[in-house]
Amino acid sequence: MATIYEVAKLAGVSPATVSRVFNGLGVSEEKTQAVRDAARHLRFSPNRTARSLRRQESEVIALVIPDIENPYFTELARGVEDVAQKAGYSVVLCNSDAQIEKEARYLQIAVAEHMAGVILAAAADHTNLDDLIATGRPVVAVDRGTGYDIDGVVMANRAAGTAATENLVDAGYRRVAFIAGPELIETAQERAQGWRRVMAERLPEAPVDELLRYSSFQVDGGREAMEQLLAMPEPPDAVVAGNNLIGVGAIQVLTEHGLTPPRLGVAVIGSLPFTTLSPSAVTLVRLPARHMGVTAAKLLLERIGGDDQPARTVVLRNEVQPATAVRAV
Amino acid sequence: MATIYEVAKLAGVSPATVSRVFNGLGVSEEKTQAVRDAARHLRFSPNRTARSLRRQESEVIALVIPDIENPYFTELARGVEDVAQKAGYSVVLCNSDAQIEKEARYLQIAVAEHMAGVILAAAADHTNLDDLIATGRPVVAVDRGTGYDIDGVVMANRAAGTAATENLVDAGYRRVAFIAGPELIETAQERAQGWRRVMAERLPEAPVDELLRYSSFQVDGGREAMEQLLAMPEPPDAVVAGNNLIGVGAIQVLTEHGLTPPRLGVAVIGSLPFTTLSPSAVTLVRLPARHMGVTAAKLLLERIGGDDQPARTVVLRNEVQPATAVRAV
DNA sequence: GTGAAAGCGCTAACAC
DNA sequence: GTGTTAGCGCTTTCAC
Repeated sequence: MATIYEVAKLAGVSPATVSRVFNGLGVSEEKTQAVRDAARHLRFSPNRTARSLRRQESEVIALVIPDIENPYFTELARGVEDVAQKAGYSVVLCNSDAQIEKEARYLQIAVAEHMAGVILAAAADHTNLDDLIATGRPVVAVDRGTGYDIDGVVMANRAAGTAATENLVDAGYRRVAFIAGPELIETAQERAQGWRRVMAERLPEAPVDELLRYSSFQVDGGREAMEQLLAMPEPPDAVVAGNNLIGVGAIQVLTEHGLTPPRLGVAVIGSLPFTTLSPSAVTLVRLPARHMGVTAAKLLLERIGGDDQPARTVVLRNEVQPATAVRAV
Repeated sequence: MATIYEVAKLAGVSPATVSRVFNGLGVSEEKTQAVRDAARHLRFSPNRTARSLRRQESEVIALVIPDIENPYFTELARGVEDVAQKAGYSVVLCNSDAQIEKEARYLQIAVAEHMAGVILAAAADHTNLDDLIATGRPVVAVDRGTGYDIDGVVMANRAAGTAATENLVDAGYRRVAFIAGPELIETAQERAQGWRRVMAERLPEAPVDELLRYSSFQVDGGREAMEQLLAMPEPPDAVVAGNNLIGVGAIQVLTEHGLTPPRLGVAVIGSLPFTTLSPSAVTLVRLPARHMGVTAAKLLLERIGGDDQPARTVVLRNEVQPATAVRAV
């Protein structure tokens, strides 16, 4: 690969001038042209590694997510990528697999590679960001908080839990269970709180402690919890799934038991992009994952650009898509 | 961040020795210990940018895929990441969105960042890899060929098309349609060829030209093609979906028309990880996407390690999971 | 507006 | 086994 020196020589200017041309700084018309011609001739493109070393910052953003196979996070990634790309940044997608050790490794790499910033969907409750923040690298939290005073974009989780539950209660269901996700994860807790509030208000006689189940945020977690719920002496007549994959698992089990929604009412917090279900059978509380990515990327780019205002948290509204089918009574 | 010089000073050795310790080269026991202690003290971690500049190679692999939201590709990514991570490499996931321009940009970045190698699921028929290959960077093609003489990992696409179709014919279906995907994409063509062969042998009277539809490799593509097929004067009694998303779209439309499989037979080339369908209703020709990623990453690491043998192409076998439910006659 | 030159942090010759 | 040193390709003062 050609270097700036070769381009300079061919164009009859100094290396500094070549650099200026490629960074849009003040260079005379004619020299600019000469440099561009020479560069094209030599198929020169600036060595980003050298640039990063010198500038102490690379044009790369790290996006750390706990599950690359969950469409929710790939949709988020999609949003981040779209914005980042337009601003000239590339995105390194780091899959922490919900393990804090893997996450820590990636965060360390982000520092060691002088990445411009990090968008983090934390693997667990308390991720240690001391090192990262100490370097001054901007970090934006998405989906989940971090306990640090940094920018964040989150869903209206409590409202989502409330909306999902209310929808089922309005439809006439009386024993509404909730499969929450991991007990230690903030989003799961908050969504469960929304459910709990509606239950307390509208169905005070229901045994909430039995109707609340924790699980993983995976299809299998949803399956297991749903099986347990169906095995209860008095099973629920409806269920709220705490995220998309739990929803998939729960619906799978219901289908296997011949209880396809809306025979048993189902509301899912999240979207089911690849489901083959009739869209009217299930209530969806859609979470704008792509928008979350877009917003987070914008916040991060502002910080990278030197924005210095106090930390902001953006809460994204969700959109309820009610099931229109009613159960046969 | 501390540098190698500060560590050297604190440990009472030269910078070169510090470097050697961190690269596992021959250093005496005691100095090694001194360096490690000093490094820990200063929370030193080597600056990867500087290392990359000096070595002319970074510990980053680019994975370029056409659709980050397709579970097939995230599963592939998962496989790549698992292998890469263990070998100390990070993976930059680049979403080309099936656009050759975006793809070209990412490939250029891969060069400019001195990435160690590229795993490419080509966006379209003929991607230009001249520059990339000229730099000597190893490239492994996945899922689709590139027209270059490089390592590759592909699915047994023709066999997948054959298996899917035979399964439906064996089940008694007589008008088996095929929704192929984009006409210009190799995998779509090959799978269609498999279908065509079975049709010619087993159902020679069927109007194959009407029963073959091209579409995008997206849910919407599957939907549109399925609608068209159902609108035919003599609609098919079964359909093979050329990839997972087409399958989702087709099944959605069928469900909406009250033709849930197996009333109309469905075979999908690919897996449906997030579907809520009963597993017995649809024949799946599973494509080992994760395994493809693992294999590609291993091949790439071998090349990065200096392996110089002629280009290899690995063809991955698929696994048929037949529908067990039969249609009511 | 332009050039000369230092230096980002590391590695790899080379000398001892 | 270990230290000295040059240099990877770029950006950025500092002069002019």
